[in-house]
Amino acid sequence: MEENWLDLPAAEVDLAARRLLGWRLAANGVTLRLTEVEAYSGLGEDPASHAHRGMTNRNAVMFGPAGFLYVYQIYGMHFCANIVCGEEGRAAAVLLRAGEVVEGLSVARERRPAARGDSDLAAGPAKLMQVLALDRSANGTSVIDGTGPLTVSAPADPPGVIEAGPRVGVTSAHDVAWRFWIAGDPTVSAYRRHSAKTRRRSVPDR
DNA sequence: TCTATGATTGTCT
DNA sequence: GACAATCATAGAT
Repeated sequence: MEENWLDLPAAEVDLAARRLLGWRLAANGVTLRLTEVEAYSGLGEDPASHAHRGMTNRNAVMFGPAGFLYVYQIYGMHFCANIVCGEEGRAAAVLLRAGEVVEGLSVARERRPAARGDSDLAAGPAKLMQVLALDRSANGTSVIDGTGPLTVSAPADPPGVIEAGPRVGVTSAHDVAWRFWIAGDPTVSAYRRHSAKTRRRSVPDR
């Protein structure tokens, strides 16, 4: 058995992310096999992290002990979840990006009617949350002692080959390949390059 | 099949 | 007041 991701320091959050691949996430009647993650730190080398500028009311959980959930709302309508890693006082977290439904398939389908197929049920951070029926209320809860809505457990089999690449949706810090996924898994979301979202008509010149 | 765009609100400057 | 670790859809190719 490998060393537990729970015991890794914040500086090795990328390693923790790798080890979380393949783990099972159980919540509200649906169980997922984690197939894609991203690591975020906050030590100053990671401008893409919410914690890069220090602790705020939103990201306070990231500075806490490992094994807790950091949930945030994005774009006004979606939720994304991270598992906090590293020692207390250091910000580090692993974003749960995608998973394969291994239990509660019929329930998952009902929760995601827009999914194109079973492999699309949780092929994205917000989709994953929707399938597990989790939201803001899960923020700050534990994923290891069963007191929260989401509980993680070690996989019976090793996840297989793990690939790495740049993180999705962030323009800065694309030097570090801190997105990890299980090679060849159909539930992994495709990498989105340069989405021209920088186009903002913020010119109120009228 | 691929790409561009709108939706919508909490959080931080 | 502007932006954000996204998703679904319409329209182009």
